[in-house]
Amino acid sequence: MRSRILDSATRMLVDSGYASLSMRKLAQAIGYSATTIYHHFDSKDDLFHALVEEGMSRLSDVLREALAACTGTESGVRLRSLCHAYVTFGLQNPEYYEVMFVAAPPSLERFPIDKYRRARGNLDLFATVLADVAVETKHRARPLDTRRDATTIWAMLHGIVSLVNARRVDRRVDIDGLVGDSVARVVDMYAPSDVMP
Amino acid sequence: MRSRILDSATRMLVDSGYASLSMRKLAQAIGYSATTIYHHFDSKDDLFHALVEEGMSRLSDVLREALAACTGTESGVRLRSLCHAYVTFGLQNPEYYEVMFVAAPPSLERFPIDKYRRARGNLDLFATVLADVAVETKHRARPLDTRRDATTIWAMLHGIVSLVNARRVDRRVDIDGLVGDSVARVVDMYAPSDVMP
DNA sequence: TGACGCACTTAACAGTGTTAAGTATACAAA
DNA sequence: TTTGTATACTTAACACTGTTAAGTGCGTCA
Repeated sequence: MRSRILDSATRMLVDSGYASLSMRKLAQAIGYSATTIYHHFDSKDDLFHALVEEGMSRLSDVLREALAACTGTESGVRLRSLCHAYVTFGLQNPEYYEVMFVAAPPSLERFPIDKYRRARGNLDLFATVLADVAVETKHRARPLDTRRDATTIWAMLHGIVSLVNARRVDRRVDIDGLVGDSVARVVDMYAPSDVMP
Repeated sequence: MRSRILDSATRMLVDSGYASLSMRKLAQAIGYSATTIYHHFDSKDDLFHALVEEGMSRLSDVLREALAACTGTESGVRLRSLCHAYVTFGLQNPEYYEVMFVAAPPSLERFPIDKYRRARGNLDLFATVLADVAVETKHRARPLDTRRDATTIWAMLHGIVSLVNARRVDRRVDIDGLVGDSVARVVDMYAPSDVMP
């Protein structure tokens, strides 16, 4: 039952965004009364967290796949692959992305950390690759504090994704060009390749 | 009257965020009925836009001040000053920042461009300094397309501000260090100084 | 048979954005 | 001075929202 609710919630989320996901509509979609949901989830926030977790899991799959596709290559290539996969996921799943990284339900002062092991795991993927970069490159701006540097990269990628998704980018700027250039520059920042566009 | 509504709305926004800014509470705060507001603003979205414009104006002041404080210095310093001012504004005015750059009222498909001249003006400040950087530096990664590059920088700064404000950053990462390092790296990306921490 | 617990329901509360319809006041034209 | 009209504001309501208190069956176990 819990999973039936979650399935339906996911579908409604992807279809029309979190803003228009109401408990009553969700209940109607699964053919039960609204109150029933409250026997399986404490609140809408609780459901929100479940959706975040689901999204983190999907992102994790995507990132691991991207890494698997280039095992054995030099660290700079792997970093680029990771960044590219992250941005692609964010742009292709705007509703999930919103729930995972931009929506901030008013009731949550701070995110429950123990629930976010998967989120930290995703960040660790970046940190791990960055550690390799730190070893393999001698550039003056190579990573030093991998956790912080991973967060910095994440922030930059997040900036691009969220601005594009929120349609805040000036019309005259080509989106694909912007995204490609941004990712290239972020990667180049820590793992400079000899040729840069 | 319109300005009295806006003043009160601003106060409520800063006090408790946009999420808990309701037309009824706003009306009560100024001592009128809720319907009155609808005679001065078409909808809550309309009021939202007015708040965005106010925020953009404040940001514009901050950015111009930051630039004025370092006229005559080399372009890299000016770029750093601009970035620092932007991030500081975002972190010190989280409610305004949310309305300006992260909140996305469901009704707005795309932002009304003509209303956002001030927003574009702020981006132009970055583009102008970047044009100077392009002239003054010979680094391989110097700015090329200043509008796109300005957007890239903006996206990266926005990523940091929005993640920090949304409290998404891992507790173990020092926020001040993260912010400082991120800004330094963004600046260094386009206008490398010889010494980098 | 009786008691208990589980899954689910209806009805309601307090709040939201928004609008239709009505009132009272001010000011211009007759 | 009286009338007409526009303006500023009101009340009452609609259709929603998340959430909860109380109640209804149902199956299982003593």
